[in-house]
Amino acid sequence: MDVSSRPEPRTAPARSRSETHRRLLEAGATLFARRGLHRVTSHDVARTAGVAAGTFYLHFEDKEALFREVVFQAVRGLRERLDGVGRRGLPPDAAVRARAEELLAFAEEHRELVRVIFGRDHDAAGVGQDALDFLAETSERNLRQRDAAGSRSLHPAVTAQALVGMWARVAAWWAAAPAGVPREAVIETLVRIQLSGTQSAPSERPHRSRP
Amino acid sequence: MDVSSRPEPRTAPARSRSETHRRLLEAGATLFARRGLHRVTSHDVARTAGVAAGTFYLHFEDKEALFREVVFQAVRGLRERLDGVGRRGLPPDAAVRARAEELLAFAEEHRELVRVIFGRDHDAAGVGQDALDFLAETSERNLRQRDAAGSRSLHPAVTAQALVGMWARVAAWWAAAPAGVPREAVIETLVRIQLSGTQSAPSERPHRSRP
Amino acid sequence: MDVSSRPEPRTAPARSRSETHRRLLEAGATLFARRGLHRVTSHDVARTAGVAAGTFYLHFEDKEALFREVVFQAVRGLRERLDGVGRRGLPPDAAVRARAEELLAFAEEHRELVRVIFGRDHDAAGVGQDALDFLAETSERNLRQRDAAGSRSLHPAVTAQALVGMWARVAAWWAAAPAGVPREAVIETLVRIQLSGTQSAPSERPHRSRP
Amino acid sequence: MDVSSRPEPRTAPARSRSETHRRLLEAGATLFARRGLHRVTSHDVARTAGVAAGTFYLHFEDKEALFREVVFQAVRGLRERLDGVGRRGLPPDAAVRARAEELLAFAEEHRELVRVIFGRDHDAAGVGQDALDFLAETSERNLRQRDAAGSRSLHPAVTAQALVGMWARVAAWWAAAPAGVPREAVIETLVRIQLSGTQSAPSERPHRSRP
DNA sequence: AATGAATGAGGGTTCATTCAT
DNA sequence: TATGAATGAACCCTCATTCAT
Repeated sequence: MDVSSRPEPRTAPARSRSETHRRLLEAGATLFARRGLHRVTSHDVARTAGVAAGTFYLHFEDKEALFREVVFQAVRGLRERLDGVGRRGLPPDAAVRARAEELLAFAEEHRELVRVIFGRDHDAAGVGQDALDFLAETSERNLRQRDAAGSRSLHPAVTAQALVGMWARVAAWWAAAPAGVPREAVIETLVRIQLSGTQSAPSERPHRSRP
Repeated sequence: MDVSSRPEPRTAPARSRSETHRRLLEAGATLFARRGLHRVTSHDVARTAGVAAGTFYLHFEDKEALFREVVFQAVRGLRERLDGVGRRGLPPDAAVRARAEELLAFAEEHRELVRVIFGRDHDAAGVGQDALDFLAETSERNLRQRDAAGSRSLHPAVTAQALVGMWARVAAWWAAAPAGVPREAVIETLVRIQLSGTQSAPSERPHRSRP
Repeated sequence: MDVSSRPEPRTAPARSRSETHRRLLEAGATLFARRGLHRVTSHDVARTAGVAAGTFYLHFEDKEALFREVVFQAVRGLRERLDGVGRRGLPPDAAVRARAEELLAFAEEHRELVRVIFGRDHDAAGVGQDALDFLAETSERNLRQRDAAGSRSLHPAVTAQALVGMWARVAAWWAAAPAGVPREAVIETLVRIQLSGTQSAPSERPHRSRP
Repeated sequence: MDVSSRPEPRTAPARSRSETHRRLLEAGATLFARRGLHRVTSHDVARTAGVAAGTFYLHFEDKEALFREVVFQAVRGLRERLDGVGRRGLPPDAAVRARAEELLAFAEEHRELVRVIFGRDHDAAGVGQDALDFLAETSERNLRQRDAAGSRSLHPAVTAQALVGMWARVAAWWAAAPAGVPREAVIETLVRIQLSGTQSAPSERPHRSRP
């Protein structure tokens, strides 16, 4: 987000290539988060980055490539956090909760971008969907591993899609209106859905006793 | 002044207003499903509907208004189907399954449009998200009713968002590549997630004892 | 996505910015003088200037801005000529005549444009009026200076408006049909009106006997 | 061309032709005064008049024809008032003043329209200029009559143009900002200019005796 | 590497006018 | 006479992208 506090320029007279690249990426992140893909022009990005219009194309194939880069940079961050949870060796229930916590933390830190990628401002030419595919991949792999043993009825691919759809939607919705529901309630609900489904009433489970 | 260069209009009304409206709506549904919002022009729609370019604007405020109309027409259809399930007075588990079936049937019948609205070709200026909000409303209302009695931990709004996110993603994903996973597996998985969560836990779980 | 249908731009800069600007200005002056504001399109101007359509908007906000620029360039020229008269230190009568001469010379040199700005082809969205305001300003200032001493009854602002109205109308009328009345007669009449009013009657001046 | 002298509704069940005509004229007057010629559409006029779009063209050749009609109706009114002054047989000075009074009264009564016809909102496709020609005609005729006897130096046509230019500009300017200058001051100034020219300082006229 | 003027296809939208009913 | 749906040419303006410097 900030440009001023940069270590960088080591030798060059003008700006270094990577410095310019970074500035464009940063400008893109800021602007896309604010206005979405197609309400930002390549000139806007260049101007914000403090470079000439043509310079943009020395660093990115086209506008969508930058958008893609911005989105995936963020999403890779999310995936790493989620993967990190896996590496902690928590018991399943705790892991589910930890992942929900990471998701919400991510949504909080990238409120604007989350809205653009997963949510309503989305005019993102499928990039958001690609991002979900990306997340779903890991999820699916994890599910497969876990199910190596048993579970006939939960199809890993479907489950993965269902989970990322759920996460993305909830993250976007919550990021857009954080005031409405306390963070803890969101986490609790996500956890419960993943652990016991939506047929609430956890204790007695009345829904299972059916004639 | 300059009368000579005037175009000499050659045709006339002939069709009823509502007929024209319907044709535009139909043309829009076809084209948007095929190419998404911004790879369709208002001229395309008019041409496909067999009317003049200007006629479009006699019936719709602008291109997005038509898109919105097309999307909501479809989504209203889905909601009605889902609501219909509620009216059948089924036991909870059966209702969950019936809804999943309706969802998949809908995705099958509107394969292209589902992809555009909920999925990857989506550049829909937030219309898809509005559609999800629309679906989430009903869902949330239903959850509140059901929970009138108990359930402390499942927040209805969050749950509703989670569900529609899950449904939309799964529907879009499945509509885009129906070959991969058999319809029954998708339904089974959705049902299982909603009834028991994703923690499969193969052996002891009573919910697997079903005909 | 869709790269194939992209237009493959074929040319390049080559001309200096200011050169292009000048060409557009010149093209605008020619075309507006010939056809007035709204019978000239931005494409016409670009084509005449030998640049691409979009280039127009790199140099002018919109069509009206160019028109405005063209008009004011001319009107500034007129004002300078009129101001020049003031600087010659002529006696008042001679100054009045000199100004009338400048006005007619201007009308002769910019015959077409004068008709567009002040006259009948005018569809100029108020630009002609703004031009008159601009001229009236100086006129009013001059009148105020002169009247520092005396003159109760001639309101400077009103007088200035009256004068520019008179000039503009006479210039436009004469520019449109120069054959009708010899230049000298126009000048003589303008001078006489300003010096003695319209109550001609040369010899005895009966109109001055007023209560 | 003329509407006023029509014999009016004789039979019809629905609205009579002349009634419809009148409503259109009235709607036009209101709308044009408010927004000028090309910010009013033929649909606007029809809607305001409470008739269908097509009906407009049963009564007027095109939009400009209605505009023309509206303008000339007003200007004929002004000319009649000015002519009325001539018929009162006043002494010349008094007549000049009376005409100025009529002009200002007219400007006051038709404030909006005066601004559109003669003034800054003008985008009137030359109609305002035609209106001035119309006024100038009478003026010129009057001047010729008066000058039958003498006056070498005041060319009637030029004088007429000068006068209408002056009047129109002053009327438009004053109508646009009536607060600025009291009505009496405007009249007084117009009278003085016409009677003695702009070289103020009436009594001693020091400026004429110059070395 | 960077610059920035230029390109030009493309698209959305308006509105005067017609004419079958 | 009136209606009002339809017409379709016209026009402005944007913006992703190029390339000579």
